[in-house]
Amino acid sequence: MEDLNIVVRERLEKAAELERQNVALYPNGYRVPDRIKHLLANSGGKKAEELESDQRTYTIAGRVLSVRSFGKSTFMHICDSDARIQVYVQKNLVDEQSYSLAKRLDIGDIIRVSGPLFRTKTDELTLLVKDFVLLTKNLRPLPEKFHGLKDIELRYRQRYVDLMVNEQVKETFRKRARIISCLRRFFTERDFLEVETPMMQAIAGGATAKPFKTHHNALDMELYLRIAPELYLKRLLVGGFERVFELNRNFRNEGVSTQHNPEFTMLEFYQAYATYEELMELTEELFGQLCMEANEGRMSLEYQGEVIEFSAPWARYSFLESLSSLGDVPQEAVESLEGAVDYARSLGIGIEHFEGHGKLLTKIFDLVVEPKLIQPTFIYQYPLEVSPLSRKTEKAPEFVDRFELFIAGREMANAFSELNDPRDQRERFQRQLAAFEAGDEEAHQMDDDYIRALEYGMPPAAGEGIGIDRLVMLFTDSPSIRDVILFPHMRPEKKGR
RNA sequence: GGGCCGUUAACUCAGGAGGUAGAGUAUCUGCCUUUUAAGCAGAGAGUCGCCGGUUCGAAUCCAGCACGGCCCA
Repeated sequence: MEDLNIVVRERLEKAAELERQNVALYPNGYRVPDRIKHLLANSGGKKAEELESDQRTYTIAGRVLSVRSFGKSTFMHICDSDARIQVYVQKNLVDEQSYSLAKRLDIGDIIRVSGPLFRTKTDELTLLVKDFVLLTKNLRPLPEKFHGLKDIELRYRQRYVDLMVNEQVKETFRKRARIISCLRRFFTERDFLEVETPMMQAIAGGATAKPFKTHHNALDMELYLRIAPELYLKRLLVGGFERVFELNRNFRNEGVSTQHNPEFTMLEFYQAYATYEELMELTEELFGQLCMEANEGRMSLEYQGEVIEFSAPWARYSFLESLSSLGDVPQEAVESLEGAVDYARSLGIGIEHFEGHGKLLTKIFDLVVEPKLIQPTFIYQYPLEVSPLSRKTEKAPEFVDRFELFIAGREMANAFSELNDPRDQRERFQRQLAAFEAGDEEAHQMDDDYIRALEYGMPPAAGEGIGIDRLVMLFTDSPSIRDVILFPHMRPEKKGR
């Protein structure tokens, strides 16, 4: 790739010059026994005199982030995986060649340094360099030291640079890792088995969404990237695993926004002999633990200026109740299709001819109720029409035993008692098929093997899905989903920078 | 998909009554042995996103396009 940037050209020339002087630019095999965070933890509290009497030599490596160079001495900050420390090179303490190399180091180089610790005049813990090696030569200038890398497009496209210079970014992704291991621990402790089911599926089922299509050459067949693992996880319940979970990527062929990335991470778990009511309690417990994990043991957090309280029990409203009492939706809209059509129109909601009363009510809900659900709130008993895989409510068969959890005005979880009557399931698929034929591209496809599995008998069970990216946004106070995905989807760049 | 906004040096940003572009950081040169946004002196660095139009003249005005951001659907 051609790059006429003057700094890059100068760096290349400098690199060639160093090589002529037999300085290896990318050497390998140097051991690095110490980590900066351990130095800070063990010696961060020690006074100057204590450090002076302990002349132990430490060896660390990291990227040079800043340089303050004088005629015969140089201060640098270097940064490894988790921390930064100042190092000090003085001309009369290293050999001639090393000092001249030190003077020519660039911000962005990766070096290894060895020596004892001391405190400077300003009392900063500093490594006094007795020996150093250039490990990796940098050829591109790092962003400005004071403002860092601000350009959002560049931050996402060149996340490696973002990670180098914006400390907060590393912290967000460390927190993401902690949240995910907390999830694994939570379910593993409760005897759930972690499994992996197909990401490429001949029938993209388990949710209503448009899938990505791909092609298997050898088998010459169309495949879809999965939109949900649900139907495979329930096949495992049939097979006899009574508690399973999967933590992995789903793919939905939709627009991108601050809330949507085409590939996103989802947790789904299924528990035999449980009901959706039990999962509400489990969910309260889970989010409480996650909040404490992410927020130093506290049960509340601030998200974009709103304080959110996770102590149980959380508010619960039935779906219809929430429309009237939280959304002020008129009674005739709640009770009749005609009323719903009129009301939806008055809100400016687009209506498709294949959409029934239940579907319209969920569209109204999304507009008038969802944004108001700031504190954790369960909404339960959803319309049958929008829930082709959930168990019917026994006393109200137009509804299903399902809940969704909302926090900060967003859907965070979706759960239901599972439909395990294969006859009912076949009928539901057939209704979806009719909707598809009427033009609903997101309608669920028929899955004959799944019906066959149910015919063998799936134990009564409840299952739940939690969108992990949104969860991490919440716990890291991130306004955009792209802040919690290392490499969010972007259109291709025109030309290299 | 619609509306609004942005795109100027490697980075962060000024500028804009239309008259060939500025700062700080970074880079290069010199001085400097406890600095930390080190300092001082000097230098280099830009098809002002792309493509058209208006004009004697466009980074600036107008149209289109690309990429990005925010809001809406």
